Amino acid sequence: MSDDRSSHDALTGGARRSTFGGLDDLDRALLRELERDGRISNKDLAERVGVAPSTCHTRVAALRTRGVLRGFHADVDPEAVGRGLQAVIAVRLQAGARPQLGAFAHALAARPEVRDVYLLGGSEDILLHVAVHDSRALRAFVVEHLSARREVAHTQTSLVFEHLHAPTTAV
Amino acid sequence: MSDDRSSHDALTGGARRSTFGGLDDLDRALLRELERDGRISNKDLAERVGVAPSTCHTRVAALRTRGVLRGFHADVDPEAVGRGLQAVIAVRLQAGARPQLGAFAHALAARPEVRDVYLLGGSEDILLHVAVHDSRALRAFVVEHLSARREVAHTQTSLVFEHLHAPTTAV
DNA sequence: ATTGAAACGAGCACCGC
DNA sequence: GCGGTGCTCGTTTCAAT
Repeated sequence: MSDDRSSHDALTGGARRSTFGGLDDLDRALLRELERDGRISNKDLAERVGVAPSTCHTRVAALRTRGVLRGFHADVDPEAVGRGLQAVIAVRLQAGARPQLGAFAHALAARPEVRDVYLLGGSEDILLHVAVHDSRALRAFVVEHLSARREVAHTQTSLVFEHLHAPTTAV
Repeated sequence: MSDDRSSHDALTGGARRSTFGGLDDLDRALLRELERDGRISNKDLAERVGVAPSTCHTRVAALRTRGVLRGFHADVDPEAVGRGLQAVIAVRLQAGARPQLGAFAHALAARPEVRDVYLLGGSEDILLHVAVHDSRALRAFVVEHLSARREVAHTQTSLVFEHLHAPTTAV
């Protein structure tokens, strides 16, 4: 019964238990499919990984409870919503401003232009990934929210020509 | 009827048409909710934005067709799947290797450690965001897939202490 | 373009294994 | 812990506004 589709299968009856952190092959298969399509129905998901819908439902709920599955999010084309220009900005803080790094980073993350904030160890303190309407908006952001702040010692902006995003593959 | 929850409402009967690229207030409300919770049911989504389920369904389908909504993806905790160490790596290529930049970048994106590949304009050519098991795995990745390649002129690795991700807010 | 009703299909909980 | 069964609820289509 059922049809082998992409990868998976050989789960039912195959080797099971945890290769890492209490995740077995079935858990990993579920995560893989849900990263590929976060809106797949429970029935289709069960079919894809080769278990009963009830089992699938229980497992996914458990992954959520354990915090392995943090949530599901729509992927929106930045260009379609008027944010066709992307950039990464490396930010170095004044030595004395390090204690406020956390608060500063969270404030930046709350801005609509900001997509990612990386808190770094190394020569730079923060790396920002931003999406804006045009170069004028990019300059405005850097000037108003970075250069103008006393905590900021230095910034370096690079345009993003292309951004490839890949799922978190389990070990 | 219904309960005002977070923001929105005042859509039904309010001002409509496109503020940007053919997206009206209803479209933006839908995108906002779907970025917050990509697995919300159509019924609940309709209730949140204040329209009938059938209308909601039509609009979301249209956003998909137009390419505004690119997909839905599960958010998996990297630490829970054995990738608790994150880093960003700036890569500069040899001048002569630029024509192969695209192919090289796509090959990197296919590796399980790699979460994001940014193709940059500026002093560096590529910025990588990787998630690995430990520092040994990080070093192995850099040595085997970056330093060892003839196209690569220089790399600079910084550890990521914290990563904040925010939705793409429409203009 | 939005809606409500109607048919279809999926989600969810219970029970047996 | 996993899988089958059945009731309930959501999704999706379509005629009408």
